[in-house]
Amino acid sequence: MNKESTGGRPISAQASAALKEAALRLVRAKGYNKVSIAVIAKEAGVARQTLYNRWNTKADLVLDALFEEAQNYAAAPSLNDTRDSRVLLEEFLTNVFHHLTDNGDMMRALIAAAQIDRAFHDTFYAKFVLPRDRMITDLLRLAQTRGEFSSDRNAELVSGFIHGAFWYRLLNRKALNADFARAIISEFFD
Amino acid sequence: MNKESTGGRPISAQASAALKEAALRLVRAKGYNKVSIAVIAKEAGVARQTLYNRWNTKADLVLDALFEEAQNYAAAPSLNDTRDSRVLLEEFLTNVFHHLTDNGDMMRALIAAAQIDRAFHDTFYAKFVLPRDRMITDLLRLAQTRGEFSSDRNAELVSGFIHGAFWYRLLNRKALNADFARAIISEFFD
Amino acid sequence: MNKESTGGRPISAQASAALKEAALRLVRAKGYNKVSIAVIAKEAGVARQTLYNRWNTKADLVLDALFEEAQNYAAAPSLNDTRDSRVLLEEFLTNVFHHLTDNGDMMRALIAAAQIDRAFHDTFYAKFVLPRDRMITDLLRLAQTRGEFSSDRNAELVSGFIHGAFWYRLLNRKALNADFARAIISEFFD
Amino acid sequence: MNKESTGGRPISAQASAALKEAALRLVRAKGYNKVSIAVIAKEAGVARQTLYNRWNTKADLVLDALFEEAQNYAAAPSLNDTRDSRVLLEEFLTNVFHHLTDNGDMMRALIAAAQIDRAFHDTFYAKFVLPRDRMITDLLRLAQTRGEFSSDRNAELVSGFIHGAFWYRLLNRKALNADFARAIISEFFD
DNA sequence: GTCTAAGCGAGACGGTACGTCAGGTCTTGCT
DNA sequence: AGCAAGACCTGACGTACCGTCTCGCTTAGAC
Repeated sequence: MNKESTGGRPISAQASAALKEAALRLVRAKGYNKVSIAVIAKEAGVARQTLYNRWNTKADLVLDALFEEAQNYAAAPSLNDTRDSRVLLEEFLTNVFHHLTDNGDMMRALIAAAQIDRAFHDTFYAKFVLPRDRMITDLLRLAQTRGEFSSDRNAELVSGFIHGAFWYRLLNRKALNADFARAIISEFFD
Repeated sequence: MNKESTGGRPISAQASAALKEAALRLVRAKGYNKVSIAVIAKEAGVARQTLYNRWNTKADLVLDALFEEAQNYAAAPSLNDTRDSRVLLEEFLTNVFHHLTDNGDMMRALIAAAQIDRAFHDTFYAKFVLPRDRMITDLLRLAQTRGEFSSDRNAELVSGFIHGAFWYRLLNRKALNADFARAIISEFFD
Repeated sequence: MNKESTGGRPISAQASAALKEAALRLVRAKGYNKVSIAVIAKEAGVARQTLYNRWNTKADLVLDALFEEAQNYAAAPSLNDTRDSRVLLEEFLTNVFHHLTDNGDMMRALIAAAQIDRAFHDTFYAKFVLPRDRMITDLLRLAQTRGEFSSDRNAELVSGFIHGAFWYRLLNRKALNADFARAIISEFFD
Repeated sequence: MNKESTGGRPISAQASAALKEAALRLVRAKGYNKVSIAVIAKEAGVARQTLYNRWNTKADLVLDALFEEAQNYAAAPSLNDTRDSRVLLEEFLTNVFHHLTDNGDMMRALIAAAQIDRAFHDTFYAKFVLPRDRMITDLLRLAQTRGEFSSDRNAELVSGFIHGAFWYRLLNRKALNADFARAIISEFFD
């Protein structure tokens, strides 16, 4: 259901793109909370008000930028892949861990922002957390149909356990590496 | 090595207590980030500088206050308790979940603060996270000596999994209740 | 000299009228500087740019609107009126004071705008102040030909004194009433 | 009646002085409404909030600065001066006109600000307009006791007329010179 | 008993960032 | 070519905190 446009200047896709690009670049360079909204706008060569026209907070902008960037990655494991589920999960986790290692500060900042701002929490959960949670749930269910993961287990619950496992390490600034991915596999794939 | 006192007015224990009390009360009433340092000081009837004399940040103060309050609870499961380890762990988790249910916003705020401020992260981890992590590690090791938990398992790792499980739910604002405690037990025991 | 029309959509007289009407109404209702250009345009159901096509500033628009409205009043004293000049002037001043009492805020705002914006000052002076100044000058000169006002006096100067007298009261938010009109008469008609 | 100080860092006279000096200098150099609060504060080397601690608006600050500066002038005509009242008034008006010629833009801006902001109007009237009005009223009353000004005249009213006369010229950007001072004298004396 | 060092309440100070608002300019499609 | 709609840039505004500082006062051990 599109908004019925009855005229008016169209919003500038260029401005949005410049803002997202600047936001990610600055946040990666200086750290999330060392970057102000004003600086992002100035760096993007865009008026501050234009930023407020699209996003309510810095977190909204960064989440949006990160989300868009993530679209370019083959994020979800393919459910048509015939390799063993353990392999698929390990591959997926390894990918995620690479991403988290590169963007750890940003992810921690976004999770922090979600704790502070209820409205942002809801967006963050719906757009970021839940979809990723579902990817593992779906993978586990696939594994169950294949007989590689016990049908007695609650896939949703286990997906939460898996996410919790690496969130806990992320938030406590512990390394997320291939070893840990394997540890998770051998814990939950009995 | 004590600081050599060569005179001067002693610090007021009353001021510290009033600050901690006010901090917890206000944070519980209005939410962590709706309370400013200035308001806590004013509510405690104390000068702002007096607060800075003791703590560097609001998070430090609140952590300290919360930590002190927690001392009054029998936090750690007794290792002399002869009941089944499953029961001990379930009891412990249920206690923790009660506490988290009452102080969820504050705990989320502290975890958020730890993501934003590296110095606070270190204090928070050392004074809060690690000790609690150890309680479960120790309990699991006890269970191993009793033969109630497989000696092949890495107690430290599993403790991290358990904490991750409820951190993930805490941070995503899901309920933490007795059912979830039991789900954890049956996931990780056997 | 009419603008040579080379085709295109004609100017909408309706839009201009709606803008003037909305401007006066809103300024009277909410006060001059509580009303923005955007609000006037929206209230008139007109695009903001359309307003800019005709007037440069809010002050220009309001002045124009006020000026037009004033056309409907028999503003200047008739020079064919055979009554005593004192009576004519008193009647004129009383009329002016009524108008100023009703539109005091707007007039003060216009005078203020003229102090702030040089270009507006010139328009305001030429279209509003000077014509009204001349009305009294002319009246005084008539009185001189009739022998009701000393021919030695400088009519232009005295007109300035008279206007100054009520501007000073207007700008200092003092009442402008019939008593004051009489006081002026007896001061300057010796 | 001093404010009862109950402790706290004393306000910095230096900061206030720097702000007033910067305000007058910038306003004289660039014009009242081309100077923002932020620029004044920056030019004074003072935090913006410090300015807000003392004055509510730019107009308040500038009025204060101008008022203070005026203290250094022998503003009011001495009532012990035995010269003819006409001479005293002429001298006073000439002084005022010099001041207004130098600070015309600022004075027009302050009068404009008083029309826009009711709170500022009251301050401006009480601290600036009324005292100056009284100076002439007092002078006229002195002239009455000396028999140099008819006792039948209402000194207060005439003072208003005199002020109105030069306000009107000031606000319409006409020259205020010695000739006009003399014209006023000869209008209202005898 | 003075001296001295430090804690304390109070509150001003220099800063940074925020979100809002108004004014003017532009771009689009419609009339 | 005027118009409605509305996004855009600019720049000022007032507020909220932050952490530091400067007072005058008080506390209590040292001399």
